[in-house]
Amino acid sequence: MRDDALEQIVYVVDDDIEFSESVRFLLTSVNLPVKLYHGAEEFLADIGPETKGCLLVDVRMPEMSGLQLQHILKEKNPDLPVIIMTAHGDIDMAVRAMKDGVLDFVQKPFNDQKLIDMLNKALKTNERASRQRQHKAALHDRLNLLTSREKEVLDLIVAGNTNKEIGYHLGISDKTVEVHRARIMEKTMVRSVQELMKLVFDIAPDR
Amino acid sequence: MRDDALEQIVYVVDDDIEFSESVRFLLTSVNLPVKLYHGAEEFLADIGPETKGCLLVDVRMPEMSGLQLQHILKEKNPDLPVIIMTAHGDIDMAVRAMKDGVLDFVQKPFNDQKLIDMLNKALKTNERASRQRQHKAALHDRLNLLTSREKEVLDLIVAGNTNKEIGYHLGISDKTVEVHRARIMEKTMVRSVQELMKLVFDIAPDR
DNA sequence: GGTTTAATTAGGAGATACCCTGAAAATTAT
DNA sequence: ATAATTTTCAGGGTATCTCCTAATTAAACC
Repeated sequence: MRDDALEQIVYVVDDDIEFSESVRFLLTSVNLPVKLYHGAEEFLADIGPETKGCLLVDVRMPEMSGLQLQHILKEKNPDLPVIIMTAHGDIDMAVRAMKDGVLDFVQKPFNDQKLIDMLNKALKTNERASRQRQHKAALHDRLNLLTSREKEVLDLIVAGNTNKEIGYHLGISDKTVEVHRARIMEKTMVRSVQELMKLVFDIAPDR
Repeated sequence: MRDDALEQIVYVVDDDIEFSESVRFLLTSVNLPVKLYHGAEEFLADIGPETKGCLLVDVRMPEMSGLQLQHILKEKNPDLPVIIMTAHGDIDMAVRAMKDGVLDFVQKPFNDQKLIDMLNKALKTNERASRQRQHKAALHDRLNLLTSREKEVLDLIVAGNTNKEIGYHLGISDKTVEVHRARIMEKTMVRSVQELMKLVFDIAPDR
């Protein structure tokens, strides 16, 4: 396993080496793990969906802008909070970034304490998002143990049907439905319909 | 009933009368109902929690800023989307506003079509929020028909307990629990435990 | 004081869910 | 082709839920 899946790291992507190094110095002094990158590609190649931490990136870079990077990152690892920095940004850009789900958008230069506060907040956000995602993945895994038929039955159970109604609906005996029901409860490791409902709703809070 | 609870209105709060009038002219020409206010207090006094529409407000005003107004409005009517305008705003202000839940933050001047697009989007957002809120309120009303004891029983049902377990937990007979259960189903107008779970989870998606 | 509401308990009947054993046909995987 | 999985059906027993009637007690309301 990669170490970045266990420990939170502050990823700094900026072509301004002087700035990057000053951030590295600052974060190291407060015991925050940090990694520097000169370009977006370099960073993207180094992380995966399990990577934990947050991203501090400048909007203005040679090949890819911070906003573009954020878009790609959303696909690759939606849990990593993004803080965008700018030296000469405009309001429209800031607003667009915030709408795109950026955690923060700040102007260079900023004082050390503000940066540390922001990053700690970002890491907390990542912590939550990561937990939430793992939790959902675990639930998904449990539901994916079900066969397609069992999933059909599950939907009808969640909808509030009795075994008899489900059997009629699927054109099978209610005795068969009973078997499916038992397998569903067994595979998902729930002891009651209530727990089953919670499991389903934790994944799909809609309907 | 007030008419603003039925029809969506674009509320414009700006001390720049010339600008306001031009907005009124524009919106009227595309059949969007519009009301103008010179100050925040005037606007706040005129709306209630059932008011539908959206708010277009300048950040810079004599008595109360657009951001302050947005804060107060969140208490009074959280469903009204807010679009903040500024002539000379800075990035920090824009970011703060977005974090506070402002729908949009735009710089004056802007072209007519952009304004109309923004407002239509805001009205759609309000439409959704309003529906969602009414839906939740209706569910709340149904649950509030329950007595405190019935709510206790409800919680234990949702937790997955059987009548017998609930009775033991509350120190009462399972026969009594049976009665409570029946009343709960009757008052909330659900036909199955599944529907009951949906009702509860629609209100409190947590736990 | 009388009435209503809330909370409690009980018995019994029918429906449903839950659990077990047993088994066969259909599909899929190796 | 053989093995494993999936889907199907059934009987029987127990527990639980649902619905009915009936009744008592306590508190709140008029």
